[in-house]
Amino acid sequence: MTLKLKIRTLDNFQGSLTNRTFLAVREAIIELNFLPGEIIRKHDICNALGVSRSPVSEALAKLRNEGLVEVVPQSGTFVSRFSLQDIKEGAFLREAIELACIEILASNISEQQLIDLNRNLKLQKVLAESDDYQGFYQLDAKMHGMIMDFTGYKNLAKVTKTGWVQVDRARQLLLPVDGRLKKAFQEHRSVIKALEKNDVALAREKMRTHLNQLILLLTPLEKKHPHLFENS
Amino acid sequence: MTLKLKIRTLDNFQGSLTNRTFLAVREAIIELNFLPGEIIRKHDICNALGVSRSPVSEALAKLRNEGLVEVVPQSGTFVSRFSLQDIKEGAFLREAIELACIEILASNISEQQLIDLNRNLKLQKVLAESDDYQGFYQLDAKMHGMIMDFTGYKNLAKVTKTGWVQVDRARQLLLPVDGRLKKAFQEHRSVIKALEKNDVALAREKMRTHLNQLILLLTPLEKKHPHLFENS
DNA sequence: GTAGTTATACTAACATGTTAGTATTATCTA
DNA sequence: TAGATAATACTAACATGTTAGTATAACTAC
Repeated sequence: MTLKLKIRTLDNFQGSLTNRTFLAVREAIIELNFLPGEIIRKHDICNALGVSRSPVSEALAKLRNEGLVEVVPQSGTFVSRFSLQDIKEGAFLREAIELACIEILASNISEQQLIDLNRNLKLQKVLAESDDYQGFYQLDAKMHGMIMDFTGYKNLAKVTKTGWVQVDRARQLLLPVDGRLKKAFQEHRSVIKALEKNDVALAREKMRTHLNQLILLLTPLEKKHPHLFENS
Repeated sequence: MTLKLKIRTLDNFQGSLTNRTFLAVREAIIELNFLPGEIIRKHDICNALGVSRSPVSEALAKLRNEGLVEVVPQSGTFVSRFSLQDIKEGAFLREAIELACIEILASNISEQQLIDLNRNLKLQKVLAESDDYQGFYQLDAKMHGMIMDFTGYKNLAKVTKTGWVQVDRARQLLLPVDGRLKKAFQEHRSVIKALEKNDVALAREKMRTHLNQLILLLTPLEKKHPHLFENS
């Protein structure tokens, strides 16, 4: 079974069989081990993970909610193709929510929260300088999660993540570019600095340019990998 | 079976059994036919709707995603209690997204789109004057949906709805107050007028005050119905 | 060879049987 | 009577059997 190479076993994940199956398949999709357009055979997943169809079905239903798979009734379940529109939408959603969060935080943020953000930034700097993409993006996600959690709203991070997953998946296609992480780090720092100065307008602007940079990188992917995108 | 009075039969809904079950139970929860804190017995739902446990389980899983039910493993599924924090978060989310949409639309909105919005407003006026709460809120939801759809982003309305459902459910507890709909209508009109004038800042402000009005109405509910809220 | 048809193999959706964990109640003990 | 314990009745989670719809491939008619 070559499938077993594509997907990590359940013991790497937490929770119910359904949840672990969900996480395993999700990871495989985001890491492009299942390619966009590819069919997902429940039967194969069952064999690879050693579970029955119930948890697999429920996991795929959740993935459908996230837009990572498309299910055709009585026919099959397929990995969603990329859609530049969906990617932009994911970025737009995150921007909208995060700008609103920053607006709240600018007048409310605590000393400790600023310390936490700055500590994250320091770590980012280190990983950016050693070109550790994996680690850097984990810190990136953590930082954005912090900004949202600091507002006290518990579900914002989850909502944002649902849209952002399309961006995360597309980002896997990007080739390493010299100095990109350092630039991203500097953009992050600008946002936090503006936040420290309670300068909402500046924070907005910095955040916007940061996300625009990302979209700029992702846009050419559609021409480079047309078979992975919709309508092609 | 007294349950059958609480929930509408499947022939009122569209799609697969799972989807129809989902919609039927969802409606019953939002209309408070199932009260917050109440247990939902799968077996009873099966009997009331005439389906097996599979579609009911999947429907409840979806409702769990929306935060309308809480499932305790190996124990039971319960209707979520109200949480003022969640309600505020739903409003915050909608505000954040809609403000970002307005920002886009202020420079992009088409003549036809403005016509559609104004037509909706006219209908709102009529229903507000005849105190048709049900109809008014449908138009309200439609209007907000329009604003989001006009941006071309397809999933924003769905995302917003997921948080807003908590607001919708809490709104059922509000008693009719003389002139409330007319006031809401005027607030809506102010937003659209600002949009017509491409005045983003004004539209932001009007939108914010509109949602604040709603929160002001909803906040006292926690003291009035403590058993329906969390931690009480 | 091609258009139309039928047969087959596949799938998701649905039904139902089984297992394991939780809460409640009844029973027992001090 | 109060507290601990065991038995019972529930539940979600999971496994597996069945049904109905879809796509593909084989076959037929022209």
